[in-house]
Amino acid sequence: MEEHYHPEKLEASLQQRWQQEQRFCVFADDTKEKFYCLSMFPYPSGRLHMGHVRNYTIGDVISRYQTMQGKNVLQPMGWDAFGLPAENAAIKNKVPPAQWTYENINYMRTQLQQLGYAYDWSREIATCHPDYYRWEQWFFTKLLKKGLVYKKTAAVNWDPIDQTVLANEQVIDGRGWRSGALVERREIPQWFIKITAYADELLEDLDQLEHWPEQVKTMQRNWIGRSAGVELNFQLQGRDEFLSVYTTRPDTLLGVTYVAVALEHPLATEAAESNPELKTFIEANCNIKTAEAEMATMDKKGMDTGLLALHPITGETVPVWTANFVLMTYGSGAVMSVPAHDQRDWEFAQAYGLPIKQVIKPANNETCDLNVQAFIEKGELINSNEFSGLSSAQAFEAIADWLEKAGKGKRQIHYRLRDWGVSRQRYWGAPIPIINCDKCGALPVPEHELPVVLPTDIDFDGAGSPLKKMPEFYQTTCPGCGGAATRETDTFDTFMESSWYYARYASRNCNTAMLDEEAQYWPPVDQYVGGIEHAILHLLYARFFHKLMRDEGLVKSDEPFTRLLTQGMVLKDGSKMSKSKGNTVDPQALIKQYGADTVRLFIMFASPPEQSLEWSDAGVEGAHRFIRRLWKLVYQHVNEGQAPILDINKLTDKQQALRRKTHETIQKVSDDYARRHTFNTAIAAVMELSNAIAKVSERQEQDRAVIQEALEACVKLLMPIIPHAGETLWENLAQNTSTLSQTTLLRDAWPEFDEAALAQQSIELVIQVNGKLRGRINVDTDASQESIEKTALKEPSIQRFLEQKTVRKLIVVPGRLVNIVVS
RNA sequence: GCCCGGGUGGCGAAAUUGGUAGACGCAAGGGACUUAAAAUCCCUCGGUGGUAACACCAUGCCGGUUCAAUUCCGGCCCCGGGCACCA
Repeated sequence: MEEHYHPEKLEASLQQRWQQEQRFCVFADDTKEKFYCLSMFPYPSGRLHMGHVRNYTIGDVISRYQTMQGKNVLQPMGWDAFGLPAENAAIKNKVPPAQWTYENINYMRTQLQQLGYAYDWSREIATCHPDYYRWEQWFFTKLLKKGLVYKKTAAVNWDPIDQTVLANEQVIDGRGWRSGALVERREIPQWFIKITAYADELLEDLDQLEHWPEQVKTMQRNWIGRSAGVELNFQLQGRDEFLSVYTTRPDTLLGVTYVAVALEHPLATEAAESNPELKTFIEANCNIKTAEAEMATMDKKGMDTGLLALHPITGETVPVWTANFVLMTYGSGAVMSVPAHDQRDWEFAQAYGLPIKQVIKPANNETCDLNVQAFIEKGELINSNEFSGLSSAQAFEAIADWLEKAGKGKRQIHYRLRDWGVSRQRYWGAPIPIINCDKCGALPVPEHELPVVLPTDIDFDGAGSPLKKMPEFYQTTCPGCGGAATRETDTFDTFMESSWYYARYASRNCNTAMLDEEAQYWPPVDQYVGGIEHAILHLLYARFFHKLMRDEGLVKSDEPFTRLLTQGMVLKDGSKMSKSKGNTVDPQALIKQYGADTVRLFIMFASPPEQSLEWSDAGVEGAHRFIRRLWKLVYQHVNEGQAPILDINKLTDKQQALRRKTHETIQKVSDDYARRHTFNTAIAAVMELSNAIAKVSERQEQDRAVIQEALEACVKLLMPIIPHAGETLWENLAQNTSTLSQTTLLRDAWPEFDEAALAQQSIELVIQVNGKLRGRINVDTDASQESIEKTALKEPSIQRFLEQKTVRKLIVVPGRLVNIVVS
């Protein structure tokens, strides 16, 4: 074997060998347990960044570990290729989005290959390819026919100078990022998929995802936001019209002192016609960005419309206000306001001098001061006519019953979740397969005409979608009446593509269906790995899409991702690595300098995968140093000649101790890989073992046998993390012994620990006095509690803590410590 | 603003079920080898006091539960992720 570690030569030749052997190209095989390991595919932005390297290294380590468990492991890779950055690059560099995207893909593919990831490249997907998105278009037309798709108007950010719709990201302080123009809020017709029809199932099925992080499930539960409440009507005074509002707190109904409607509400518009001041107010305040954070943090403003509504129970009049925090697109565009028991309503009432009427008092005789803040807890009803004296819970039912009986309201389940708007007024996306006909309306493109191919030979100037200027694209005939019709020029939200790619990987190059029979073998994904930033949107849409495909008979399972690992961000100097901050580290330069294994080792060692990772150039150096040290240990050992046969009956205490360390390490590292996913502590444990090997000064026959076993463990346990160095070292070690069985020596077999090697005669216990560490004792492993107590009390080093004290209590924690409580 | 995380030495972190705080690594300091440097190897390394033995303090802050709290509970501060058109 080579004396020195030369990663550049070694990695290139191994990667070539893996490719020639097609080692990671897998097929459905019912004789083996399958394991589908997936990392979130990258957006081809140009070059890999450290976040990618971290994500894909974690996924690769898990894949290779599972392979060593004897499973049939699929690990595919592809490209989330549609999206906004390609359009921005097109404007900036005058390169068509398709060309820019495919060039990036080609470059990034070679980068991934240099990192030695065990991908089945025969399944590679680029979502911008018609072979991929045609099935998405096909599926959308299926959903349309099922009634799961509908069209309605929704707000967008409109840049009046660039004449284009802006993403939230492109609106900075209310202005277009390029033009600087004040952005307008515009309502335009868009397509929606009814995710709310699956809200309950998406909520309930979270309970079966036992291998998902609790925090992700909590976030999704809160996002779906199921609530039980009452929808009720306020009649407008002097009219046969009603304002419908939803509340989760009908117990506070008698405390309503005003109702509020959205600025765009027809009632507000109507009132503004005869009230110039109101008209000015509405115009001045309706330009709100569409982002929720914006809504929640803006100043709450409103104005009286002059209209009055009748309280459904008391019949008393309450004023109708219009307010900027009420959204026309959520619910009915109207809310009831209870300033005494809702903090936002309280602040609004304080600001505008509206009455605050207390109808709930704290149940446990506590006090509340409505001059300071609203009382939002549940409690006991007061000032509420016949409902006074009831608890909030009783009043909920009583008032709901009353309203239902009177025909003025009904109980209702409500979700915070809104239907999924999939229309984007952009060029670089999958065309929405719809044809608009003046006579027949919006019709799906017939199946035999799919795909609707996105033209890539275009002139992209950023002023709106080029598709709108291409009659050869949009002019078509109506599939209904055969007359002239117009194609939809909007494209799909890119979350559409990323919602089903995991299933498509399983249908290798299938061009006759969305999914083929192999998609019955691999999905669901056994392990999904990706950034925590996708905890809600991507993961919720993908879960939804999976259920849609299930109901279309395309997949069998209820959920797409059995286990989820959400990796933390890569930071440098405490903040996220990004081009704008100028604190990026180029993976390419590091691979060139140290090799892929070093980069992989550092990234897995620096912190556990779910935590953020602080980048350190010196730490990379340290990882490289460790591989060199391990290499040297193997080289020296191999250089001394064949390792002798291990005879466990002939071992000295020292040899036994090293052998115990080896097997303790195998046990610990196996648990770290399989259960805890704490690869940092797994690596630390192997480092400890290698330090122990290096400390062995004797080279007697059995020393060399024990060292052979220890080195084999080190190399095997690190194989998933440093596959190039690992495979090379393993080959040298395997040729260096005839001791072990063929199974142990198989390249892809994970080592097993020997229970007998773990046995110990005596163990060290810590002695505490009043919880403070005061001494240590050695006791036999099988020592009785009494004898441990006796030994502890006799221990000289703790005597002075017991003088003139009485022992009150003795606590013995087996295998750990003795705590002597004295006073 | 709302939802979800996180906060431990000079730094990244460890402590897995409430049981020895700081494993492992980085940086730093000292030493060996070398003509020299690099590389490698050895030693020291949370703070304060002490010649030392040792003692006290210490896991963002304040309080609680417990024989025992980085871990559990309550309140607060700071940092990060998400908020539906970035992906």
